[in-house]
Amino acid sequence: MREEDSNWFSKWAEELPSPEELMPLSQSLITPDLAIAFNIPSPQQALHHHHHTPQPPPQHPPQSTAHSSQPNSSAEFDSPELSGAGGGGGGGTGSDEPARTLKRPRLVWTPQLHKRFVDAVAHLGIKNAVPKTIMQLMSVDGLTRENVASHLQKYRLYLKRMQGISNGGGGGNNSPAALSASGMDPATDHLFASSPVPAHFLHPGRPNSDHFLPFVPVAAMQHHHPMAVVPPGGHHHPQLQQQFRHFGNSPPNGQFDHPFMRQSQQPAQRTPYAEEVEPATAKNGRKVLTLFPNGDD
DNA sequence: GGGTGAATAT
DNA sequence: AATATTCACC
Repeated sequence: MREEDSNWFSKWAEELPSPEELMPLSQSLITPDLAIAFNIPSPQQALHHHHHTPQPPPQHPPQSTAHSSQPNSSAEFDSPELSGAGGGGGGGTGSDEPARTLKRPRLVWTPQLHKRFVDAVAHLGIKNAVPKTIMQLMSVDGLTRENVASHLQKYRLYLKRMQGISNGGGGGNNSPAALSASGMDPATDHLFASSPVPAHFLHPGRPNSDHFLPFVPVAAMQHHHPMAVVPPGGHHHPQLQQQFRHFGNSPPNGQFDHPFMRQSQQPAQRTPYAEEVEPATAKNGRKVLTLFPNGDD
């Protein structure tokens, strides 16, 4: 149990919609193969222009249940291509193979997920941080290489923007909070700002010593579907994220055999940064996270 | 041929 | 704006 966890968790709890408001997610995020395997009816039955797809209450999707313990690399999903397909034409498709044409729901990069991402990148080093590797290191169930690649692209952009700024102003200060505080774009990407950027990210060319960090005891994620579904009809809907609500499950599968995971497994003393947040209030009254790098020991 | 990265699309 | 998908290239 990391204290940081409880921290953001508290904050998250506030934002989270009440269970009743939650999007009745269901097979939408069930992978095609899984859908077939479990004989789950097609999600896209009546695609009428009228709100509300009668879905059963939010029950955890198969992914998070208890069986498939394998990391992403598995055939949990593939849906390589999907042309037009189901989409609107969902007329006759009803029982055979809608699965093949199912679209994975958009991945929602939650702060937690992003954190893992950053950690992975940090431990890999910028040079080795490529989508596939990152994905493996994160070992988040359901995460695809494409997901990571897309996110990585944006993250690099973010880093660049930061380099440019930290270069001429602050004087070494590169914490998101500080940047926004120093007058930088308030547009400090909300998500990215939620995770501290390791120093060496901004100073390419110098070896980083993060490699030996044990990384986080994966158990925290993995079996929570990392994504939230966006309603097929996409109409009026409150935010839908019903991911990590319940913790406390550790898949017995020892998928710690990454080439990067040093056998020098130090005690799970992972906490490179302190996520100690101070409920600060920016000038405009907006709440800003003042998380700052714990630097390091 | 798989992966990556940048562009482009939704 | 955030993610996804495409695509040229290695």
